[in-house]
Amino acid sequence: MAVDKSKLERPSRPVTLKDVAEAANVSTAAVSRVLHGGGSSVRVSEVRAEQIRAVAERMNYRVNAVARNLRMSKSHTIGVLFENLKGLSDGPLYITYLLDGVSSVLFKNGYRLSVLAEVDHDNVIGSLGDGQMDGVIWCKLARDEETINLIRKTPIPIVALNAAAPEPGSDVVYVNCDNEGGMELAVAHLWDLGHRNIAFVHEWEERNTPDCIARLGGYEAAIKKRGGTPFVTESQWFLDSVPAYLQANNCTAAVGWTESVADRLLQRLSESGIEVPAQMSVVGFDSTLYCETTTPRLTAVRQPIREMAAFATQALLDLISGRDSGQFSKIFPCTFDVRGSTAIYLNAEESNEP
Amino acid sequence: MAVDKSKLERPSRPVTLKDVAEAANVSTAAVSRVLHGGGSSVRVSEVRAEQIRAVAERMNYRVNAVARNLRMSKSHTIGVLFENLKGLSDGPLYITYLLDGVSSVLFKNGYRLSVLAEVDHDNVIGSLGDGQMDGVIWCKLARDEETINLIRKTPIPIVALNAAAPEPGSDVVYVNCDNEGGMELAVAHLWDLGHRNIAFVHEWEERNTPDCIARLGGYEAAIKKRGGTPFVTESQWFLDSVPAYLQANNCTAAVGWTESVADRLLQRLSESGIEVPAQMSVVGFDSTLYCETTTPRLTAVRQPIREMAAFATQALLDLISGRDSGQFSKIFPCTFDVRGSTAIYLNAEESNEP
DNA sequence: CTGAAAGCGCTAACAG
DNA sequence: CTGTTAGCGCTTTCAG
Repeated sequence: MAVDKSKLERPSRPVTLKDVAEAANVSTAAVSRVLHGGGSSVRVSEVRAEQIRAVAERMNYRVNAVARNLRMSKSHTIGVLFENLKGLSDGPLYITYLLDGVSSVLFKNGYRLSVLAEVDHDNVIGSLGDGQMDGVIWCKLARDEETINLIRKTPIPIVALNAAAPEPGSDVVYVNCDNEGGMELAVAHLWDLGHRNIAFVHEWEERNTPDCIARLGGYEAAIKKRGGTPFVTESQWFLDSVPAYLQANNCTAAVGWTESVADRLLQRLSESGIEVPAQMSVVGFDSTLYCETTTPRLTAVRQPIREMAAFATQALLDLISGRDSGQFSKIFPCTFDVRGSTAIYLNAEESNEP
Repeated sequence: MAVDKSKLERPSRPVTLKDVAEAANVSTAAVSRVLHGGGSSVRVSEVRAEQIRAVAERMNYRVNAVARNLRMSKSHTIGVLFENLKGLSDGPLYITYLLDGVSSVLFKNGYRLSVLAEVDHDNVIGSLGDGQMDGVIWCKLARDEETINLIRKTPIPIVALNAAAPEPGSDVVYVNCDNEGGMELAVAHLWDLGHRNIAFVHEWEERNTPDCIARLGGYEAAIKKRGGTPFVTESQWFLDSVPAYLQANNCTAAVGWTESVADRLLQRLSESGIEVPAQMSVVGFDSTLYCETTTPRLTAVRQPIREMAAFATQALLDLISGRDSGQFSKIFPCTFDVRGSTAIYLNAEESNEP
């Protein structure tokens, strides 16, 4: 007699708790209690428990997590949300470092990680309340009116990473690096090398990014504190126009708001025949492995992305489990990595004033 | 009269389909049909439909995806499984490229991505059948007895990426690069530069990795085809012993089974005072951005990870939706990127025989 | 065109 | 100690 092989290998209907209960001649409550513990008031004797375990094992029973999640209103999953990603590997390594930090605390706590990338605002609205996540780490969260309202309606806790400081009174936890302090390090480094006309370079499209705004502010403060003049590029087509802009303003150094902007600046400068660091010093921000790949290697402000992500994740888990002590926000200090893209300003005059 | 503010901002109980139905004085069936479409036989007039939509909008209704998933036995989520990750950013950029490829096809199909990293075999067993994923991309899947049995019992389709070729007759879809062809490229490159004693370097712990086995095989075939002698390091502590091993065997070139192994070899050679590429040529495998960060920059075989991942994802979605035409497996050809770690063997004698 | 009702698989009161 | 039962929120068959 031929055995139905397909049935043996991939049972069409997964075996349920009820199947096990019937096979073991007990109630589903007993099986649930024995196999999954839980706070049920049901007690089961050790003999029966062992029988149940044996039957479940023999039947190859696996709990259906979706049913359990529905019943318990808990998914043991957190989301990591990027609204604008545009290709994980095309840009710098921010994402990689971040996921590493998140994973490091998530998995050892039995949680799962759902990656939400390239989602637009409407998608976000649907996603956050759909019960599939217990909390979200929202990267680069902007603070526009629309987002604020969205957050207010969100039923799950949110931790903002690399975002604008939350509204006073908001209960969003907020983890970031000290962008202002980082820019102070960058300007201090260049100033000490003799540079006086130092530009800030950013992309027009990203001018409203929280981090970009904060870094620009930090840059301006650092320059003004030293009695210098801020130079800020605003052209939408900075890629081509910036070298000319820098020369027109006698700038001898530039700070990019990210390492990838700084790298592209390096390339434009090279095309324009401007040598780095001999004629122009360039500084970036983030200081991942990516800075080792540029020519020359990029001097950059380092933000401890991995540690920030790990901290944010732990804070989120604390929030989820109700340990809401009210203040989890944290600002991480930046450090500074000197590589090959900055040098002393040799032709430095003692004064740049006219 | 004071308004209960907390209730307005974060309704303790999310509004359900039933709430909407009651508010609109219709059945839940009608609401479900209007709001989510679906194959229900229920028809609703356009007037009523508009009313329902208005009420749902006013009440800020969001579907509970968990309940829907349970009902429909479908999660619109796929998993990406790494059994051994050990820190995303410590190693090469394989993961980043892979996630990029997966995301690129996943999100535009309305699917979600669940990342399962650092999970052990027991965890995997529980995860795959728990209803939270419709399919899995299993990276570096090994072909041991235990895994084969696990796969046989798995209720969801699996696509193996960078894995050993599946058992003949198995219905696991399999996507990989042409490891053998890649090693042929590496050996050909070195042979053409005059190298005759070329070693294969790998880590003892990873000797059973499918890709490692395949690459070793490809290396041996390429060497023997040219009448050369294979040299294979097997020491568990290759990091320190390999430079001596290479010298003892008069090797003038080495191929690492991954770019990170090749990089570490570069460092050991440097410590041993052996210059690359003047005295020793080194080739790696993968050829991501990482190869630009080594000193010198690493010549490497390139596997098109992003494309492979995108293909694997599309194949998985096809399998899930039942378009199981039987053969989705594919082998991607490798290419070769020459960088600074390989050079002509200047002292080449015409024969290395004693 | 519309509503009532039966579950998806699981957990936890509650009653014995 | 053990079983019965009422849902979690949703979809869909079935009867009107």
